[in-house]
Amino acid sequence: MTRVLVIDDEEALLRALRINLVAREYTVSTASDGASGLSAMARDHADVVIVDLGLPDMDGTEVIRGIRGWSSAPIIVLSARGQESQKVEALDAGADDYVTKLLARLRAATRRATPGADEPVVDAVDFTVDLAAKRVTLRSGAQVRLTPTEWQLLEMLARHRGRLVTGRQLLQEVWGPNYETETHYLRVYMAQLRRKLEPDPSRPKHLLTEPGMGYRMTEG
Amino acid sequence: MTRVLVIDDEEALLRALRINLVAREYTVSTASDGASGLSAMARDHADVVIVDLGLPDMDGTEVIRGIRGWSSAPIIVLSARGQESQKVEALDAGADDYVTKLLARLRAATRRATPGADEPVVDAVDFTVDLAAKRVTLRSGAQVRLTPTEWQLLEMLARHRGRLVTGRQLLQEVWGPNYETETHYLRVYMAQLRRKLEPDPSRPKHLLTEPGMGYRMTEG
DNA sequence: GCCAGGCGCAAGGAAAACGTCAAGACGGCC
DNA sequence: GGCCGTCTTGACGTTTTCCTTGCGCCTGGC
Repeated sequence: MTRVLVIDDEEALLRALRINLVAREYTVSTASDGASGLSAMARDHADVVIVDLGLPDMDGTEVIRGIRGWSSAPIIVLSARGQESQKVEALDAGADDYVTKLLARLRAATRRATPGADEPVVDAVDFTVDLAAKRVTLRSGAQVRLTPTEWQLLEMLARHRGRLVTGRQLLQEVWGPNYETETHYLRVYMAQLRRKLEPDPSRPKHLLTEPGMGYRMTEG
Repeated sequence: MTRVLVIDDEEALLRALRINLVAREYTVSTASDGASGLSAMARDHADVVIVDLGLPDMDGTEVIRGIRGWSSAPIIVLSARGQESQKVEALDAGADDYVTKLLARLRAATRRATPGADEPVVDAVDFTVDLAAKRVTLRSGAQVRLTPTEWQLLEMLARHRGRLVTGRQLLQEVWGPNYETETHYLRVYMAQLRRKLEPDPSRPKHLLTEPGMGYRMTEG
């Protein structure tokens, strides 16, 4: 399920967009100014953000910079106001050209965000990570239950399999931009992941630590 | 292939940048003022934009606003002129610190869009350095574990492969600006790198010392 | 032949990073 | 309100890395 965050101060447009997007099976959250938009993003980690330029409290470009500073989620920018407000009633109708185009942009944006479309399953010797289904299966066939945080951490490592991922990257992506220094979290959750996934948790084969550098997931 | 749009009115810098970027396998298009820069972006949809503030026809920040209004492509801003123009001749030489830093900024900007696309792999006879994965593999296939300091040192040398790097450069980049004189550190860590990477550490083939000058990494 | 300066090499203690366990805080749900 | 799972926080022992020191080698100049 793709989560969309809409940042716009126009109440009518917000409501109309929500209706349309939910109907298309997106999960929608909204914010009506830049500041709450940023904190909503930090909290929820939406997959796509739709931003209106011209917010009441801050420049839209600042919002974009604030998000781009730590997240790689695609951002769709609504063009100048005026034009938009003319379209609100059409939006309520629910099926006009404007919605169609926005939905197309949404699809394009989310497609680009998941370049691993050809390989949504990461296969390790002792377990398998299905990124699309958000599911982990042990070699024995047993399913593993992961908490949301555990999953996000594993997903990040699996997406970069083989490559080293720094602690900062992980903390920013999983916990948000204000947690860069909470390296403790990493140690706690890495230990939990290892307990659930590694044959011998104290001697990890797949979830490796590179002291001072970060973590790396290996398949073999 | 990453497409870069460079907007700058200084002809020499434009030409020098083009040469350097094309050599790194970027696709480059250029514009010499703000207006044509905006239309070039609208036409080509470059993946990254490099903008010089202080263009002849309009303020650089306006150009940025004009692009950010509809595109979420990363924008790299060149700092104040003067400084830059001093660097043009160095740019033509093609191998100084300035290019290295700009390339680093380019990589950082594009990494979000296309992760791991342009980080090269440096291949030597006896080992391989994967800059993206931060990994070193021996010809035998064995992985080599490097400490953070060791890695930074090797990365610096690998990025400048074939060229001589002075001790001052290495010390500044790895240890910081206040360690220029601690040439001792270099000897200690170079020895460790050689122990881990060279077939015969006491007779180095790849990590060479140029007495009184600095160090150089060779691939053959 | 002798000295001085730059370099390679090995080893040890201080400091930082890491792993682990467990208890407290928080929020959703019945 | 009480229960449950999850997330945060704290304390402590272990591992790893970093900096430092000392010594010996080689080279070039006197």
